[in-house]
Amino acid sequence: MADLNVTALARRTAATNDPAPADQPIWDLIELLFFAYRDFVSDPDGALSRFKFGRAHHRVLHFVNRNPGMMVADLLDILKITKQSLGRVLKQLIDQGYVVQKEGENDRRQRLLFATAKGEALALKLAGLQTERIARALSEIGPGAHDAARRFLIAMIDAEGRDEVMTLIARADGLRKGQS
Amino acid sequence: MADLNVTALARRTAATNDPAPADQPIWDLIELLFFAYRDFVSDPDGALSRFKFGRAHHRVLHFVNRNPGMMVADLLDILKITKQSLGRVLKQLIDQGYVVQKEGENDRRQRLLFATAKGEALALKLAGLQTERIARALSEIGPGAHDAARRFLIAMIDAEGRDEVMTLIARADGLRKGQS
DNA sequence: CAGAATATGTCAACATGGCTGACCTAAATG
DNA sequence: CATTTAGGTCAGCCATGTTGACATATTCTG
Repeated sequence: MADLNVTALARRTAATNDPAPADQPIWDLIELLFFAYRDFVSDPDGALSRFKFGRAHHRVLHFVNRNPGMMVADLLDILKITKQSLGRVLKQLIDQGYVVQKEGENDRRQRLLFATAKGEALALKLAGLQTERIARALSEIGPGAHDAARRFLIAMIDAEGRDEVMTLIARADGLRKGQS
Repeated sequence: MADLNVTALARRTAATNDPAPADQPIWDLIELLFFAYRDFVSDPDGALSRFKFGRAHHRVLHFVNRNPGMMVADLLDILKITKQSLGRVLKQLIDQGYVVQKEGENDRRQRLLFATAKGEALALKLAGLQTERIARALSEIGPGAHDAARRFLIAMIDAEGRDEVMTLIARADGLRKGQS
């Protein structure tokens, strides 16, 4: 039944692809992005509330865990928020032992960020919830789905900054632990 | 250069697909969803700020415009927020002439929602911004991209409610104006 | 018809997480 | 030594989410 709807929708949209540059709004993807993201972030939200943490904490912990030793300035650039906003949640994560700061070796002004064991555990738990949803989705679709999704999402990122994002992901993916 | 990164990333991820059920977090899609959505909503945000409106207003106006005559309860179900939260932004949209309410004909308790001409114009303008980004992304990837993206996003939605979403989109897509 | 359920609105209070602006320290750098 | 950089902090504001308690009009049901 859901399949019938999907197929019908696909036909209709493919049809409107024919004419001119089709400056019709791409309603389906606009709305699906909303719904998909709404549900995607809802998984961690539930778990976070038991820790008195919110989405902001999740984002900070996620990127710190993925990029051990990152600078505060890097985090600000990724999250695109102000240092005051970051300061609030970062302080709570530090106070409660999820994140620690270490003085930079070369530049002693830097406060390099690291997730503690406790922080890493929470980060992995949350990533696990989101991975469950993604894995289920990909398996529903079949082979090539991961690749297709990745290409689409990458293309949706601002052209500027896209390389930066790719570098970030690739670098974090390469690290996987190794700093004192 | 970006392509090299993408390819390298693809290889690595494909490799980790081999072993067991691969309970490794799917880091790339988790992060790409964050970055893609961050940029996706940033386009309308800029335009909205000139109207003293925020994302909440955008969401309400979007769905009202797409589903003329929808009930307040429908909107609450879609947005998954409380009626108090909705009431605040809806009131502003009505006061400023972007949305009107009409008593239901069959059930006079209902306050059916419609976008005014002014409201429709704004909704279309915002959808246009998002469509630009999506269209650019799809054209970068090539044929089949729209379909692949749609399948992925649909699969990411909660299993329950997924049919509801599909029905909503298909129905709105079929309407395209026609009520008094 | 009386009572229950439904659709909607509203008041009050509070939490989260953005923002601006001002100002401070310590360290690096020219 | 002067400036820049990395980071922190205080104070206040705004947008948007939440609970809980009620109020009103209308419809449905036994």
